[in-house]
Amino acid sequence: MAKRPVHDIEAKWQAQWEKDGLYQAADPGQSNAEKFYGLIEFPFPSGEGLHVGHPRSYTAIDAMTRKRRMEGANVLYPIGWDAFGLPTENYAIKMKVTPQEATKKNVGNFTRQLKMLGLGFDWTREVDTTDPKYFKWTQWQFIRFYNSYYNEVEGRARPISELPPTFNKDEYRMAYKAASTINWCPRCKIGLANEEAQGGVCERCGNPVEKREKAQWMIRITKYAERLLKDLEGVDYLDKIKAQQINWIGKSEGAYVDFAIVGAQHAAPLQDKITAFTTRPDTLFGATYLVLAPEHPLVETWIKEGNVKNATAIQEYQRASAAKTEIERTNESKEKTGVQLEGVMATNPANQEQIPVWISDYVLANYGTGAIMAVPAHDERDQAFAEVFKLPIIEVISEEAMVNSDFLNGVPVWKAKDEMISWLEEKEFGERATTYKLRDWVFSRQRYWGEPIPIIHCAKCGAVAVPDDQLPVMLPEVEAYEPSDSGESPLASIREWVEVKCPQCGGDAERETDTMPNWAGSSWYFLRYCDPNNDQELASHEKLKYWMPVNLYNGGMEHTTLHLLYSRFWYKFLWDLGIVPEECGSEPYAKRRSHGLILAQGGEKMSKSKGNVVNPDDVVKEYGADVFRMYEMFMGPFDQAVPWDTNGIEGVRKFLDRVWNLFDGEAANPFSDLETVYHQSVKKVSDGIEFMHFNTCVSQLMILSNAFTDAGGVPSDMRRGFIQLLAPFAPHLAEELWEKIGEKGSVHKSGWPAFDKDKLHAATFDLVVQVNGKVRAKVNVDSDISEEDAKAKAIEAAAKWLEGKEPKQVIYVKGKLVSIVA
RNA sequence: GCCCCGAUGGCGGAAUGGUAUACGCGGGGGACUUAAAAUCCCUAACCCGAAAGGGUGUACAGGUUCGAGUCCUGUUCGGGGCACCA
Repeated sequence: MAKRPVHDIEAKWQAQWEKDGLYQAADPGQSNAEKFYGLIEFPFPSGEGLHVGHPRSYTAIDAMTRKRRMEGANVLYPIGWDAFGLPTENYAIKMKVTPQEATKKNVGNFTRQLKMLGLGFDWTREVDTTDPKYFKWTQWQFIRFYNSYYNEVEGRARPISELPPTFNKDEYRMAYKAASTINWCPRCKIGLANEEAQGGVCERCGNPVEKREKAQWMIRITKYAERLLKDLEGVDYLDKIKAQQINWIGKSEGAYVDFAIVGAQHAAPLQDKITAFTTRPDTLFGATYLVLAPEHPLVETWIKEGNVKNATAIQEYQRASAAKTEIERTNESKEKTGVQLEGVMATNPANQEQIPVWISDYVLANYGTGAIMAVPAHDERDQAFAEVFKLPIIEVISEEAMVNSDFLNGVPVWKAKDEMISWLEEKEFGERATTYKLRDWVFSRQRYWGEPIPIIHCAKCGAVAVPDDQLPVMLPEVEAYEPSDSGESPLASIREWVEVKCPQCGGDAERETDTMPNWAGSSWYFLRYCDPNNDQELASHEKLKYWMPVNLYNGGMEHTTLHLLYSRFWYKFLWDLGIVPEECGSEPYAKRRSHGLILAQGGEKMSKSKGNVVNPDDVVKEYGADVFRMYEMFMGPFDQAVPWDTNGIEGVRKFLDRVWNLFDGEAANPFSDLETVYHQSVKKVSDGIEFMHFNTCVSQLMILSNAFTDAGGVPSDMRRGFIQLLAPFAPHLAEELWEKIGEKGSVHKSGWPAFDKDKLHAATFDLVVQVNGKVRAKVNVDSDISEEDAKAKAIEAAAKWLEGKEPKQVIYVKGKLVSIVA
């Protein structure tokens, strides 16, 4: 038998497919077929090249879209490059080339690698976030954020021009610049969003982050918190992905409670009050002190007014906590520290008790109101704090408990949460409140390799958006783009780029020098795929209406929190403004799945430092793309992490070799059992692709192939179907075999095989006989046996275990078993 | 601490509440070969038994059911996410 000419076949068909434009999606109007939009997270084209993890997702969605295409759907399966970002900048610095050159080189390499895998991408729709034709629209959209506000009444974003003139526009813009404490990575020399500094360390390099005050561009994603939460109900995401989104948004329901304040210099209560947020207003009777975040603005006020007696100690504590990094604050979390604001007392509205006020860094300034009522009897943290500083602990007791107790004189009663909120509102001591952990999105980066934020600062006019007809704002070509210690963007030092005329008044002005985060370009790329070459709009309504929403989106778990949240938000914003048409719906992705990691042999993570990285180039060189693809599908359940196994890929190679050989020999004569396996296989592979059980699809193809081998060949009426079943997984081999059996056209547009329901079961089967739950016998019977006959045969076969007794109960499961209770 | 997911042979894993371990890897045995590789065939959960057969078995303890890997309750271990969020 001839050896399978793997590489010749693959090269031949890849060229043919490209020539025929086989995988090009038809625009609306050109096709009457149903559309299917399959999406994979577009890769960041790193200098390392493709990782074996990338194709796991690409191959899976390729299999699914291939099946759809074979079924006649108009499939959109696009590819592009999320090419801005820090690693390219670092790579470029190392290689002494520009980021533009580095990107071009890396994209070239990725393109070669992806093409060698024979993935059915529509390459005519390729997008690149660093292409001015693309980022022009990213900038354009930023200007929409800048020129919009959130209309609370309508519950959606509207153009800022609709804001009543009595409002100060700058306070309502969806994109705004504000001084904020940012996470600063001293190694990367970059400001990070909270999301990128989780656990107090830089996401990129693992260095502890410091806090810095800096004016940053922010986007008001918090306005969408409720919608981002609620709309999860209408989409099909993996449960754990929904859970991550819900967690991150972090909704808490409770109340704001106001505490009146008395200070050292004032006998009468101060004007100021402290508002605390609590999810447990029912424990208000047990609040024995208040705690403010060290940064709470009232602390400053009271120091100035002389209302606190120990200003020096307070200021020292404030300085100490400001100097701590996030990680230090977290690590020391067990030991509570703080300082009392001596001279200041608050009134507990529930019982008019005077309670002390403290500052402590266990209270966060940027959540809730930056102040809490401490109930040490019912909160672990408050308890720890109270124990350190010997503060009173009062337990709040429920009415139910009161009934059975005899020492309750004077002990406060626990009201139900809702009852308590109503009481607070009635007495005007507070109000119902909802808070979210989600913060506004820090959108500024002090880096070169990102989209310049299209704003011009004019001394006279303030911040002015770059007019649409002057977009894109290009990155200047420079020699040095290394970040500086000053925290300024490298763009700031390029004076000829920075200095411009104000688009409004024509006076001297300066460009904004911050660039956008990576998340920007990836927040809307799926829209651009619908209409990638449009130079009038980011995408036409007609095309968006046709293609959106994405039917299936797949990517790694590492992007199911941030990227998913940002892009859902971004999409909703565009939808609010009508840039994305109403008909597309409020969510961009109808269905989201994620694949598991591919680990190194032995179960460790692949990493360069461990030297256990498998390079797709080597695998394809040795085995070819079909084996590589099929092995990745066979390794294990799609959503689980699985280790690479060199022996495992050999098994798949042998399998495809056997398939190849099957078509070298004679056609076999069909017989009943073979037909059964065939029809079962059609069903199992069809269902398996739908439910993303790709590993069992491959198993079933092996079972079918083994059956054909045993039969001595593939019966002629099963040849087409068998090749069609193979096509989504081994597209090159399938195409070659398709040609070999004399079929015209591509197998990938040839239809999808159907199974015959009547042929899913063999003529006879082994009827299982259980006695008292144990399998005692098997009787081969006709498939169409009647219930009565089956029971009779079963009882006969079970005679030995029944010992002449009459069965108490006989249960019949059609096609499976008879269960006898003796 | 909170949330999510998982635990099945030597290994990756399969199994709409109905024959546990399909398929693949690795192992053992054999064929072909001077030999090896490649390829092909056979074998294989564990215990008792020569065999027929019987018993045990899906992390652990219970429960529901004629019947549980699957459903319920509790526990242990592992993975992931969040975490001083009041």
